[in-house]
Amino acid sequence: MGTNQLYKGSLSTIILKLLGEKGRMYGYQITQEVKAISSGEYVITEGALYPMLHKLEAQGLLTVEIEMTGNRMRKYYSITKNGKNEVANLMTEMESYIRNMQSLLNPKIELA
Amino acid sequence: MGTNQLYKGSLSTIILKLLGEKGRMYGYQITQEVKAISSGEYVITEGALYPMLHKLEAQGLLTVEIEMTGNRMRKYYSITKNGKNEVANLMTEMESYIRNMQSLLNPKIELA
DNA sequence: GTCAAATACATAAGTAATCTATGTATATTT
DNA sequence: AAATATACATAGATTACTTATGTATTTGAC
Repeated sequence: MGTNQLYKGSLSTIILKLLGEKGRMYGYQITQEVKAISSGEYVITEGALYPMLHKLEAQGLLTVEIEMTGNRMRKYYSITKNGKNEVANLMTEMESYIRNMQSLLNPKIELA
Repeated sequence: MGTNQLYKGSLSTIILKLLGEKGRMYGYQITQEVKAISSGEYVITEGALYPMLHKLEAQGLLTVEIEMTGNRMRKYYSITKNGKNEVANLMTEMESYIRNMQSLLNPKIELA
């Protein structure tokens, strides 16, 4: 996450939204995808990613399937029905947050 | 802040930007202004606000003047030159964050 | 062909921003 | 007169994250 604290709180939203759109993905793939889309600005650390995936699974928002690619394990995650409900709520919160930040931070036009 | 974790990390940016635009403000006034602009969605708690103001002052980004209104104390904060440099950096980070979130969360148009 | 980097998972300990709770005191509204 | 709003403050708990460490396989560079 670099020195930028702003991404704090958005990890679950990103994971669930990505899985809702792309279908199943495995952890490492998520980190690479997010890094690419954000032009390298948001690097999800493993210490943040894996505990969050476990948490979302424990909450019933994701399901997991373990597969082997040669001798290497991959854990593919998919979004559940509850996960889809939750991601809708999280998206509403994110949109609200961005709207409020733009109101707070954009120089406002003074009304006559 | 309610249940919404997204505001975490944006408090210093908001305070500095507000003071950069509005000139001097006191703590309680900042909370009311932010609550109003965000339609009541972002309520800055006192336990977050006052330590942050002290921190920004200690970092030389704000200066403070104590005034009395009747018998009641107010601590008016103003942004310093260093504060103006810092707020420019923080704004760049915020713009980058919002841009990246929009890339990550908006349904992307598939290129042919 | 071997050595570094990338891939792929995981957890433990520490950090820091925040919330909750508490405290003090004055001013305003009901 | 009592409740609410104004205005400051701090201590302790929470929690999302970072840093550090661990294991193991695969790929790429030289």
